[in-house]
Amino acid sequence: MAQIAQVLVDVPTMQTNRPYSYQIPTAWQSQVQPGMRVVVPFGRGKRRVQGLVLTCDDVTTFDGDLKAIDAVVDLAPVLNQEGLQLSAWLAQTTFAFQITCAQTMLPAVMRAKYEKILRPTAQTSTAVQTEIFQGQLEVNYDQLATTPQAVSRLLRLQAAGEVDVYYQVKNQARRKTVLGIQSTLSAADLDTELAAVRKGAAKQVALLKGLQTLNGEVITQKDFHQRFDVSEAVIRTGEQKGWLTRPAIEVYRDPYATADIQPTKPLHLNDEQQVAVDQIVAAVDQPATTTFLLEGVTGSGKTEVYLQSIAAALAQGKTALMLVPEISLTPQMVKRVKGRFGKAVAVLHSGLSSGEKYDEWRRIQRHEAQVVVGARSAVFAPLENIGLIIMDEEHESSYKQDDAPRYHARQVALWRSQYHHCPVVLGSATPSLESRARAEKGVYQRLVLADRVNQRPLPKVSIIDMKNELQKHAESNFSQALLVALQDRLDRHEQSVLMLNRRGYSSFVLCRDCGFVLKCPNCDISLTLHMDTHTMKCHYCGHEEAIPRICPNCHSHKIRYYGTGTEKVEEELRDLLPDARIIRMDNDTTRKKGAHAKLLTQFGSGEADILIGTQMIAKGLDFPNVTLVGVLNADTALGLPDFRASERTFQLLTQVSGRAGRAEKTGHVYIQTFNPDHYAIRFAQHHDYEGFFKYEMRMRHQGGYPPYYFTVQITASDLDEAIAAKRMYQLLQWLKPRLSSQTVILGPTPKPIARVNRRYYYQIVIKYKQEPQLTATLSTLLQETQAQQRQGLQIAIDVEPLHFM
DNA sequence: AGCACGCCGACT
DNA sequence: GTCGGCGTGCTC
Repeated sequence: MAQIAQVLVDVPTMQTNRPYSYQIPTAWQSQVQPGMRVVVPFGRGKRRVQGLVLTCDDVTTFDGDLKAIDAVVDLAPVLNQEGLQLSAWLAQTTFAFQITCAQTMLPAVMRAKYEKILRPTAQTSTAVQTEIFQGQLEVNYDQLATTPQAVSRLLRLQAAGEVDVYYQVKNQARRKTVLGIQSTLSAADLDTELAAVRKGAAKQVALLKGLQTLNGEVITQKDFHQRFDVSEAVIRTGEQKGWLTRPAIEVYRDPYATADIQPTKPLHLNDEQQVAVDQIVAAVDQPATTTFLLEGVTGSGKTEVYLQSIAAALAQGKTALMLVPEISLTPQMVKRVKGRFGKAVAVLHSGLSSGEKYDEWRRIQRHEAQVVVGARSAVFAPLENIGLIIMDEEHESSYKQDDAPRYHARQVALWRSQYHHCPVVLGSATPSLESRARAEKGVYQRLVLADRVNQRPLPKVSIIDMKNELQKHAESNFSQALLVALQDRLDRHEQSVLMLNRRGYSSFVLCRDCGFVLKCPNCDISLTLHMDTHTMKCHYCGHEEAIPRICPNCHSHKIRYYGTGTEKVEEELRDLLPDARIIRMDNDTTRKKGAHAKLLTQFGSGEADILIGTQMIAKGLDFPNVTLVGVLNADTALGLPDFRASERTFQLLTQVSGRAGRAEKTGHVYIQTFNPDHYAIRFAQHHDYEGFFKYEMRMRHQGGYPPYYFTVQITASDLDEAIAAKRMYQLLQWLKPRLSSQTVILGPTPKPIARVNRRYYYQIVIKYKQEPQLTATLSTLLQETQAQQRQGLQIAIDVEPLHFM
């Protein structure tokens, strides 16, 4: 019987990033298991924290008095062996604390909430009773300790034994229950009672007959009411008579309970799709793990390949995981999967409430769901016996998490596929260079869907040189050609989609007299004008202030709004095409929950002629009546100091082009740009992924960038710019002798946006091909910069960062 | 993180 | 003399 547990405590710091040994109280020795959450005392005071049991055994290397586990939170482990191993691997590869990794893998409600509470003791004087407790049995510490004086007073009272501190560790996870109905009568008793009921008591008869029908089964009161038409009052009478009990029945919060989901049948596959499905399915029960790269243009039927492969995995008694970018996890998408697999599907995405996420998670853990569809973090879904992992739109940068643990869902998917010996399918119309290059080398197996399912030609793409436009016409967001095309669609009652590349293209205010630009007081960037709230906002720290009427610098009245946000584009378009009905979709109009879906439904049902939006409209939407797609500014991303700028531009343009003409009508795409000859734009015009891949690989080779090199980014930030810079140079000196001579170190450089939230950022990028000691070196680095973290210097390591600014 | 311990300056 | 300021080290 295990007496000692190795516990990971919920204290995310470098020093506590290791297991601590705790005594398991005798009464719980058969109960406590690895993967369960516990409450343990930690530290010299009375602090109590949540912990995660890693192992249970009889020995410890710690030679001191062990403390005992205070409480066991779970009845069953929340992480199984796979989960525990995965959290350890994740911590190691992303340089994050293991407890942080474990928390990331679990539903947010499982994170403990802490409360510090004061209670009176036997020695508490009446003065303190009235002053502090005011008749209460306990009071919240934080509510009293608002000033330094109050804190020291409480500290003294505690030392004098007048008050007792107590740490409450709260589990936020709540199950939802409803009242149920359970008969307490045997079949014979029921007959007796039925015979005894007074004549004319029709409802009581109905109740008893209902209980008879149940035959001992428990159902919810609501269902009972619906099936037997017996009101709650009658049921309560029955309860008083001792005929039944009303136990609390656990129910799942189902986000799609009210959705109208029609069953869908597998579609007929074309030859290419059939080949893909056959290859994937053949790999499901192979002991070796195969990673497929499924390349298919928009409309080539990738989703059907996924669904039929999943069906085959389920038929073998296995489970399946399907990852989708957050933005394409639309209700239509969910309906399609649920329509095929029904109740076996669990959905996980950020739009769910924390309770809904918790319930979906438990359905998966209890093997009630065998198919999981979800965004990035769904890659941690507690599925067992996985037969297939699918990652759609594998090039999407939203698969990488921006803060700790900085993991890429693709890496996690590959790790889990090794664990389960199952295949992974990476699907995309425009695979990331990394994945496509691996397919080239034979690491991944390439599957290609070159034909569109209905043999429809890809849309014609026209490139409009905005340099010429500017010379011919006054400054406008719309070229003549695009306007003519828009008017033409209006006349034909067809719809258009206009995309504005948002990055670096928002409205700001500028003084025409002195050139002053209103900037954020905390960050290094100009404030953005928001007409909806009539304020200036900082997109990085959330700072907000009033729109200036006069220039704060020279007091001139000639302060004007510049730049082009979606709002301004909409305004201009309303001027140019007054008859057009326009829907705008951007961060402002979609902030409210469900607003995104609502706007899309409106557009889909023909309530508008033109949809204007940012990148978010490029993905996943499929409206048959859209025959025109316009990209207003194709090249704003191209100017960014990031080697992936071309790749992103190409992917975005290809993706948005796919929105045109998906049904009976062929589409036309207009791309407005100041760089009409840029290769990313030219290859996108001809829908030529292969051409782009080859060209871009040459560029990456010349520049020494991924996939030819691996990269690691180290960022340091401090409130004091000089300290951040100085530490970075010290770090560089420390690092240099520890890396091989082929490895390139870029920087330190201030980040392009050097100051965010009053902190100054500096970065180093390491580019390497072979560096076996790198992980160990970086771990040491983190360990050694510990003391400085205390002084306010923050150091972050990002392995294979997606953004270099 | 959060707490105790310890070492210094300005007060009842 | 002591209260309380913060720097330092530790948490099974």
